[in-house]
Amino acid sequence: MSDKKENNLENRAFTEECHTVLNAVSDTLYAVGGKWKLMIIIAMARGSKRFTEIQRQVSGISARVLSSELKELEMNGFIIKKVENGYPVSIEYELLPYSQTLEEVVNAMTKWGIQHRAKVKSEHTAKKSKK
Amino acid sequence: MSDKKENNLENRAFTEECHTVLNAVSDTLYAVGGKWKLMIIIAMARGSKRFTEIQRQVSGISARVLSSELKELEMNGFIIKKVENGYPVSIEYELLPYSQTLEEVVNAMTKWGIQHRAKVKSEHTAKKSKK
DNA sequence: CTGTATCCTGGATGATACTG
DNA sequence: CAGTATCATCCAGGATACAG
Repeated sequence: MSDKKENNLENRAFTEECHTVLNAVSDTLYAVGGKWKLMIIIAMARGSKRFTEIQRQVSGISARVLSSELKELEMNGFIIKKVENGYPVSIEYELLPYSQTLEEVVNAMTKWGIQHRAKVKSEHTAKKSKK
Repeated sequence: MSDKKENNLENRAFTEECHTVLNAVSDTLYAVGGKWKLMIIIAMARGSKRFTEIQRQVSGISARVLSSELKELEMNGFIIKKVENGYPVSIEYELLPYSQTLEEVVNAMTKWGIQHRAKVKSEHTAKKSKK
């Protein structure tokens, strides 16, 4: 009986912890998931500041999508748009400190992506040599 | 002149490193991005094995989507489907060791998601108290 | 250069019903 | 319980043209 009680408590704690994790990951996916947001931040962390520059780094993104992603990133406090009046007007985007909080996430994903690609490639090679 | 040369070399190295990171993150997003895959893996890591059990943990997922996601996860070597003949037939899904490689990614995302939610909430509160 | 406006399509997802 | 079938819907994102 006390065993059962303990199990219930354990299960409940487990389920709660599970929901915490699930919600947190869900939030992260919502904030920086999708094809582009992280990519843009990475490109900017590497020095890209101008619209066209970012578009060139993040291959495949269209102007329309880049524009709307930049707006969202600005709204969420990741970046800021700076307009310098001059001839011609110069527009630059800059990372705000908050985007640095993503460093761990980006590092983990980079690491995983590299090993995953290696794994897929080795499987592919193994397949070919079997044929 | 040699300054310029060095800069070019540096820039090239920088651009290459940038592409490496971009590609790696892109691969990761492709493999486990999307709304569901990570969530399913998390639920399973917390003990869910049966179809319905997983569906209950991962709130909001439909049977059709869960079914197709499980198939993809199996194809990509994250999980395995085990069928035990009996009365009635029992079907369980199990995580394979490969899904453990995602631990760091999940941890980083969990941590970030939690602090992000806290940040958003505090901003929201600040807004309200200003009104 | 830095975008915006429009139009359009495929694919992802929801709802619901059904099967073994 | 563990899915599949079918239909309807929605929206991210591509293509292209245009604007300040």
